[in-house]
Amino acid sequence: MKLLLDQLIDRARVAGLRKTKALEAILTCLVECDRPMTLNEFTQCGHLSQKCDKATVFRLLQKLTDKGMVRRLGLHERAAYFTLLIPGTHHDYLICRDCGNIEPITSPCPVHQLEQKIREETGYTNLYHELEFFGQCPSCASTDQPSKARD
Amino acid sequence: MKLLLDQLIDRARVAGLRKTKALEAILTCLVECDRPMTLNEFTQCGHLSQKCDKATVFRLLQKLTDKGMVRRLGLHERAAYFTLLIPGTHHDYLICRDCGNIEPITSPCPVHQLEQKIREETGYTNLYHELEFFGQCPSCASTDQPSKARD
DNA sequence: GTAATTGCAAATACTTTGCCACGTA
DNA sequence: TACGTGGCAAAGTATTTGCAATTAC
Repeated sequence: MKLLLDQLIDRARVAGLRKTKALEAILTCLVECDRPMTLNEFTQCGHLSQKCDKATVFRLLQKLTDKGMVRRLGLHERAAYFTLLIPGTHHDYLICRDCGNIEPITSPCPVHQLEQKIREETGYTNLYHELEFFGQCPSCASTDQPSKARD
Repeated sequence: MKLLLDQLIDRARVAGLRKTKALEAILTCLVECDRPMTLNEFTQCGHLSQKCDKATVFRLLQKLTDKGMVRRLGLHERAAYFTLLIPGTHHDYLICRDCGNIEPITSPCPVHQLEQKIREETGYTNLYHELEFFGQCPSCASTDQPSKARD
């Protein structure tokens, strides 16, 4: 993973960012955690806590998002989620609506064909998609009142 | 559409809500606008403005979401979006990241099979998904600096 | 009559910005 | 040295709640 971190720092530098402690810390955090996290979660991550102000983390995430190295996700929480964007990689997510657990889906994403079709039919460019499944995880279902079952 | 509105009021009443002016107004708004809207947009809609407080609209949307009549969407804006949820109907969306335009996708959604697979493999229950495509609409692309092209 | 609903105002949560000190190139 | 970056604090925006008055049933 050391290699990946170095690559990311290079990409950031090429994109015009300076190599600072905060940048290294946040990229390390992104690589090690490898799941969408909120701004708050980032600032509490060991690599960042007590080292970087929340505003700094926010501005870095913003810059990295602008440069296409990070993607900002809306996952139904009030807070926005950010995750590392690695070329050639794509993740969809499965989210428990009770405990908020987020897990990446490993199955191949069936949407790319539709994405291509939309590109052709609508003329939209620079397309990407975001796909999330929401439900109740087995653990939350088991602690649930039997009567609460819905749908 | 009158019929649909009446059905919705019925569903709400069966779900335990009282038939109030605010409820009728918000359901009318949901039916007529027929696209995901933010809380702010709702309160500015003619059916609701100067008739319902924002808190009322918020609480009603919350109740309707609980009852499964409305779905709350995270569409990358800071504000949450709400849209009517009609059984047997499902919409994915195409969103311009520049002007924010939201259009429902008419093509059949290719995700249901994967949804079933996830249900079986993970044990998650009450699954549903949210699929959004983000890109730049032709109109925004044409007013863009040629140099701004990315990706 | 009773309990849900509403409006208003205030509290909370998350995000974003201003400003000056600091560190990188 | 020059300019991007960082920390701190304050402002901005969206959401959520408390409470008394009102309304539906």
